[in-house]
Amino acid sequence: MQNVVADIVADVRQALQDVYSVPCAMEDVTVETPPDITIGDFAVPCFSFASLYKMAPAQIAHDLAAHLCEHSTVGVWEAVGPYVNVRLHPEVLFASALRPLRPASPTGRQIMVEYLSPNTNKPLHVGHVRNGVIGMAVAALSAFVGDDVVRAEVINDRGVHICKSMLAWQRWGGGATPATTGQKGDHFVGDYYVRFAQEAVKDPSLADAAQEMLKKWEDGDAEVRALWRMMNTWVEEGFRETFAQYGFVFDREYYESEVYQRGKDIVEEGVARGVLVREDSGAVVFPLDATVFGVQKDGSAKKATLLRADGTALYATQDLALAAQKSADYPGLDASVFVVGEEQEYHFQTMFALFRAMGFSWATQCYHLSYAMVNLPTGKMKSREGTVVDADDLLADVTETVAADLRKRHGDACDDAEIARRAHIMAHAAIVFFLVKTNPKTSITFDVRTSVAMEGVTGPYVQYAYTRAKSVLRKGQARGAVASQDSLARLGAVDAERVVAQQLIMLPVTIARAASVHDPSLVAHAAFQLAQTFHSYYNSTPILTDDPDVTAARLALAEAVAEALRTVLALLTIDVLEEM
RNA sequence: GUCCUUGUAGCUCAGUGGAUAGAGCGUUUGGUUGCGGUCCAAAAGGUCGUAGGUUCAACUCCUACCAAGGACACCA
Repeated sequence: MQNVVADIVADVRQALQDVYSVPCAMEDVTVETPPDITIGDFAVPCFSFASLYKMAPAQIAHDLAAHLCEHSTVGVWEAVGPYVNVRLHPEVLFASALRPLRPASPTGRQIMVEYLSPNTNKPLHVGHVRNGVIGMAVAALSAFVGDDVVRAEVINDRGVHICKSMLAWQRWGGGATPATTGQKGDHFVGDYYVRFAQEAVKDPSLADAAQEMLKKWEDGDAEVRALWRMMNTWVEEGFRETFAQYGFVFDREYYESEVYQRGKDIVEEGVARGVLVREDSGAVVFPLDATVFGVQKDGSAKKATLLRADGTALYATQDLALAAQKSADYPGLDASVFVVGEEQEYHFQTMFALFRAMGFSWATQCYHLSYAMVNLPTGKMKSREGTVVDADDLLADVTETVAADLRKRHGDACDDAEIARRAHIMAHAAIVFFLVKTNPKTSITFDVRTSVAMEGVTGPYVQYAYTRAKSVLRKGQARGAVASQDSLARLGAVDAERVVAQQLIMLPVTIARAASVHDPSLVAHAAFQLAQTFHSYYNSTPILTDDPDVTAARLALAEAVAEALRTVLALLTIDVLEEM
């Protein structure tokens, strides 16, 4: 049996056809949940039918309810004002709720999700983590609805900012390495980046020295290149550790240093094809469509520069080269999502226009998933000034807090390794859930003391619902009670039970919507809501009862909730725990 | 100056034009380990930034304004 929402839509369309002899489009029938379960399990608003049938919504609802009560087999229908509400037969409601939540069959569409893309001059901070969790979740959502997803990372491993840490290390490093200091590589290098900023305030000539080093790097100076390779390796090793800790995975990694040279060739190709224009100064620009981008203050056309007058490459040059490389690597690519901060919205608009002009197959399906900043109560995070919440420190701190609590709670029942494992999974859940539960467009003020909570709308709260369900299932098994779908008709007398089912049924609808609008926060909210509903049900209704049929059915419901929570949390890169 | 985003309870945030605007935190009160309390139940708390408009119906759409953040070619 398919999801009952589809059955409701089908029955309503059939009823409209039968009663008014005029068909109605599938998308005109929406199924929603009534404000209160006592009104019904699901509701169909009749407003959209009014214009089609030239009748008042309430009249249509009345006619529909009368007809559906006779002809629909899913439940009992009732018109309330402009709504038709249905109270489903228990076996229909719960059979639908117990259908496992599974990924859709392949769509044949290939989509790239590019996210995180760090600079190799400093460690990752909580802003990067927000980018990472959004990227991972968006990729997982696309995969869940059947797309072939490529998770891509661009490592920004060249540029003057990289040279700054290199220069600082040369001057003040004294030959120290991550190995000799016992420091994580990215932190080690990041300290020199901060050091450079401090010294540059006192000695302005340092900025020139960094530029000079960049020139040497571009000329292929052996010594500079060797230093660059060594320090980048340190940073990357550090990043890899952080990625593993947070669960960030990439199917393809691009290095800026590898693509940036090819950028100039692509630019020449663009000039030859007339897409790009070489100006008198020698700079190459992309003229922007005035109807989309407007004009400059002086009335002249806007443009984006792809190559400086002196022939050197820009950020945009690399983006173009990267786009060409992606097209070469994935000839069947249909769409591309870029998870990048909101400050780059204009840049991506111009790039997307350029990609279309260059004729990349996926260019018409580009989406800049722009997310707002993570700020601190004291203001913006600034790496150069060291005012950041470091990704590694954050996870370590929260993990330690959770571990201390677990030790108190479980004492001797758990060994240290198990405590550490659980603490990591819970701390990770708390951080990730906090960052993903807010709409990406909303800027977050991150206060370590209050943001990473364990109660309320949090990852651990949702995890706990899973753990509770699994615990009851274990306890039931010990008593010889096993989940079974044989007596589903025995469920539904308790309203809380119906709400649980209702939420389970709506879950795939929410996931599909979240995937289509690239918004993982919708999934986080659905997960929380299901957990909350289950907690409430759990407290109000005994699952293990004296009646074996009722117990078996309730266990089946609990199992479905647990599995649904596990699946949905996995979309957010969050793990569950059998015990916590 | 132009464009984009945001503005909902003390705080942090939900809210596909439609039923009584919802959660969490905090506050007050009750449940005190029962199927594990990182839980549940209840109370208090709202001119949905302001003013117009469209609509049978506006937190939702449109216009203007106010406030915050961001962007506006040779930075990334």
